[in-house]
Amino acid sequence: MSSDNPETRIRILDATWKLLEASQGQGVRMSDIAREAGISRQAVYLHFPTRSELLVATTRYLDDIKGIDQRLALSRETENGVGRLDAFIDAWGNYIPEIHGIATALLAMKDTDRAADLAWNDRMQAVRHGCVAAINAANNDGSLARDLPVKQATDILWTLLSVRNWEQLTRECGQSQAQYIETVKRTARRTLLDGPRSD
Amino acid sequence: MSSDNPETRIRILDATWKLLEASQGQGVRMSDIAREAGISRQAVYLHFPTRSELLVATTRYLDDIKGIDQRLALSRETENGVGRLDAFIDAWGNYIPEIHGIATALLAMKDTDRAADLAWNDRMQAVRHGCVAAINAANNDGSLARDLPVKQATDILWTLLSVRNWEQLTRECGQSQAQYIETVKRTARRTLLDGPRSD
DNA sequence: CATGTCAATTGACACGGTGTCAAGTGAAAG
DNA sequence: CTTTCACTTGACACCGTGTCAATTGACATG
Repeated sequence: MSSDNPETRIRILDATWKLLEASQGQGVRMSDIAREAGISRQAVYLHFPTRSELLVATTRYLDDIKGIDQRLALSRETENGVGRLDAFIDAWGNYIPEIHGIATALLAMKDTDRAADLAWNDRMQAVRHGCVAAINAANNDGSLARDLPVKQATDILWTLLSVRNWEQLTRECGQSQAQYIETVKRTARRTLLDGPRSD
Repeated sequence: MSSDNPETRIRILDATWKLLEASQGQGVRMSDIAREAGISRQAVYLHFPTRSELLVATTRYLDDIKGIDQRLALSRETENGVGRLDAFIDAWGNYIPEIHGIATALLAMKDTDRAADLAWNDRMQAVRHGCVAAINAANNDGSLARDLPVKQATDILWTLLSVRNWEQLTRECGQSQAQYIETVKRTARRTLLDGPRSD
């Protein structure tokens, strides 16, 4: 915060990212991060006041590097409802594994830590907006299931696309990333859309 | 473990249950449980070696009291595929809110604690067996979606019925319990079953 | 060259929560 | 009257986070 060597800051963020990715978000301590970044533990606190703020910063850092905003925005360009649903599922569903480590760490702090909770919810609201947009697109070209309220459709798509579900389907159920995407697409299409069924 | 006054043991389990339910599974310490049970903190350790073992024991205790096994078993009695899917979703989906506190606490320890992890997975495998049975029933009477492998159908139903999804739909999306059940049923039916579509 | 600034280091420490240990209390049972 | 057993009391170790104060070393400017 107060003191700032941007290079060191980046080193810390990279170290955090690397460790969280390697350990799947578990058991990464401030001292581990410091060691990985090649600095002292206290120096980390010179840049980030708390562990949760460091995790939040790392999330934003990753989002920037990976260009998630662009990727999600791009998926909105598809006009047709079905195509757009697929595009959005591709965009977000394929992003999850890239941020899984940090997401897990943040999720684990959610219950305890206010900052982590807010940051995560914020993140998820952004995804929800994408869901709303996709559902609206389907609704506009008449492909949304006839008796399904937009709010409920959004809830379903959003829930389907949660990080926890990605974990469950890939880790617990052993699905590959491709299978995961297929599973979500299939569920979303059949539940949310009417009309000519594909797949 | 070694020393055993079953009355005290029950007092501890009841206290744990009560506190976890009240606090939604968060911030319940061993000392809180002891105070609630009207005994010293160390006495708790006389009965349960670690916090996680206490939580696991509380889960089993609740399962017994609530008779979840019977309730799930009962849902298997429905013969027809569609009815059985609904019955199973009713049985498990309506059980979740009853155990939500303890489930959250256990889930939070899963990453850190071996015992909690094993106990939780065990619990979830039992649910998965119910899913398998429901999917098989649908498959046997030809109502399972034609191009959907049994394994994938099971993955979907099981994931749909996760505690995390219940949390997301009721807490984050603000759905009532009845709406939650309806949402899951609808998604399951449309995704997993073919043939005459209902709702 | 001297001085000040600033990032980072070192090492000590407080706190909260879990789990351990040892000695002691009090009541019931032989 | 002693043994046994459940429980109490209080101290303590451990771990990880976060804080504090004194110090080092580099670089910049007068």
